[in-house]
Amino acid sequence: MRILRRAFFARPTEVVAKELLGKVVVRTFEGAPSRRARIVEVEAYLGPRDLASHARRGPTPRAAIMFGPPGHLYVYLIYGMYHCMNFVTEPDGEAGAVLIRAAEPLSGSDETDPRALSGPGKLCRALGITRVDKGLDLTSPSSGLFVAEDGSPAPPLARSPRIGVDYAGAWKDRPLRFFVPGHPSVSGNRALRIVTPARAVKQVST
DNA sequence: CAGCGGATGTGCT
DNA sequence: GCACATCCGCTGG
Repeated sequence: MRILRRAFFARPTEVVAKELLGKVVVRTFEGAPSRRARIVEVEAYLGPRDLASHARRGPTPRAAIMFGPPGHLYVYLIYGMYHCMNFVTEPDGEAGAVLIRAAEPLSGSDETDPRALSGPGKLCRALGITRVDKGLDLTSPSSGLFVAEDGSPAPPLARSPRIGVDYAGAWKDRPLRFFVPGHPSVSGNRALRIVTPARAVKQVST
């Protein structure tokens, strides 16, 4: 496994988002086994012009980290009970971040349910990510969270509008969500997953 | 199984 | 005071 360096994140947010699909998130703990998960769904959030992005109001106390150096973790609380984790992108001084929405469990616990990490809130809960982790350096393995590539081929990629940003005017329709089509760990219901024209495979029902 | 609404607290108006 | 980059349990068909 090769840890992603800062140069990986210091690029256009949309490019980073696409290339994060298939990469492995590694969460380490003191005195407990680490947890690994393969990213299968992300969303790109751009700078101040993106009306769906927390950067739209400029570097407020909450979102200032999006304007800082790339390769750091942006975490926020949503609906009072869930956390969302983002990787900061773009060069220092430019805002951008990639929301990690879903991942496939690889190891670290008895967790084998492919839907255990199928959503941004569930993912943070399973990996133990909260606001105290906001700002940690993803390129430093000792900080508790990093991203790696393991040599597996790039997975198939589909795109769609982002989830839950209907307030964002014309930006709500921009196809800035990227996911592995048909993967069982992708979030949302069946209808959401059939965004691609690819023929829907009949679901196995009991 | 699809659809709806409650939980819960922070940030911005 | 309300909106919010969510999730899950309850309802009805």
